[in-house]
Amino acid sequence: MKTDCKYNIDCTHCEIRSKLFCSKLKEKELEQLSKSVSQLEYPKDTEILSQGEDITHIYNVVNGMVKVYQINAKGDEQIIGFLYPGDFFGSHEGGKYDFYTKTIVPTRLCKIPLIDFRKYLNDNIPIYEDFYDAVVNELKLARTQINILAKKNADDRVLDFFKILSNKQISYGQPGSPITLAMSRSDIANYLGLTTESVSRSLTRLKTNQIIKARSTNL
Amino acid sequence: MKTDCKYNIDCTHCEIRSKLFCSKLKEKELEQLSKSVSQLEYPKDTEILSQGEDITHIYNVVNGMVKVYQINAKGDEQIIGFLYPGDFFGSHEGGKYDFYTKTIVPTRLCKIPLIDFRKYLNDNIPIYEDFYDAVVNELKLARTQINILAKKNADDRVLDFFKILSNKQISYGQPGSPITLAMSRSDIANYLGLTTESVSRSLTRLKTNQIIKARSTNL
DNA sequence: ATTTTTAATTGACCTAAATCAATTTCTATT
DNA sequence: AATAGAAATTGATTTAGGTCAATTAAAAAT
Repeated sequence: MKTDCKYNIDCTHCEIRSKLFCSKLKEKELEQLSKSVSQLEYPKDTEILSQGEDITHIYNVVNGMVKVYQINAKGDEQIIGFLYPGDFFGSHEGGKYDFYTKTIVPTRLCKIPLIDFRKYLNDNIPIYEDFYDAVVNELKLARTQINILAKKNADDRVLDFFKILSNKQISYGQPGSPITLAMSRSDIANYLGLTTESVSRSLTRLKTNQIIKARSTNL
Repeated sequence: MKTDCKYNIDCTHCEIRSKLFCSKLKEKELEQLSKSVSQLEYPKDTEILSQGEDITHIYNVVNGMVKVYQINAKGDEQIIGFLYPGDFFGSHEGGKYDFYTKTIVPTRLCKIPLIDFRKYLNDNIPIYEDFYDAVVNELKLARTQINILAKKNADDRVLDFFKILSNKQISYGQPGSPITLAMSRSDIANYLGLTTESVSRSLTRLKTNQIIKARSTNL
């Protein structure tokens, strides 16, 4: 397995800058930020941070994909979201992270020390509002998942999940279809409160009923 | 059905002041706030606000209970929370409410016009942070519900729900047990992604297995 | 207090998803 | 390219929860 690669990055040339709070910074601030920011290349299945750890960094997804999950009382993983390029994580939980994050494909992350980050937060109301909006957005996503999980039908859950992914792709500037399923069947199943087998059966059902169409072999 | 009763209230004597953001205000500000605030007594099953409406007021639950729900694409109600005294609702969704709220028992609410409220928000960082924390807390509750809904066992869902209610009671300054189930079986079922029948069966199962004990006839 | 209405429970049955097991397909590694 | 390992699909069976119907209990209303 390939080891992590660290890059020192000039934020002014960042490929996802427009999607991030960094876009709210002035040119000078951005240059300043560049000094404390590093970009890292993580292989698939790398745990980035753990629930209960002290918050030390804010992370931006530059490319790839990250899953966010919690471990419930029974010790089982519960996925609460998938992060796309332009999404960030690590903020807003007073002192400690309250979830785990893990890459599900090779992923490049931009890593900002919290201490440096706070400087921009304090004297920059628009950024503060950005983060506030981000939490509100997370709340909306969580409630979307609640609406999905409360459904009693597997096919409905899968279709709703596809709608989410489609919207995510659009907000990342990609076409809404076809959907790329970067995550494994078991991650999908976990997110939807189903088993892998049920997801698999649902997919074949949806395909044979012409409700969805598979581009490649893997959907 | 009894009509709404409006009261003009002196905030300085509010029974739940200590649980609310109002506690962050100075005595003078509180007196000022009193002028724009009104408390209203709502009968059971009164819709307080609707998804999509312009945000005009912030509401605090003084006593009673309120359910928060959304209507999904299929037109079905999905409950996403129950509000206890000291909880508030109406903030943080840029311009429009994105859920419905309805009283489930006779409920007294404190109603603050958004326009007056904003005054205190702007020059009062601690209150701003209070609201930020409130959203983060809502997010945590939403994720708790996700963890519950992803469970495949009805009894586990019901027990987890009781734990939430127990904690809510504690944070309201009441004992964690016994739990008062103010909401109907169908509201519980909806919140847990089950049918009323399943909730009912789960309750009798938990009772006969001595896992829970019913105080009154209605748990 | 009595009746009417509504909510909750219980019963019988069915169905969709879970479980367990066997293939098949895909991916990684040599 | 061939092989080993992992992931996904399919099959057979079980089961928990849904559905529909009946009963009982609890609130409202008269």
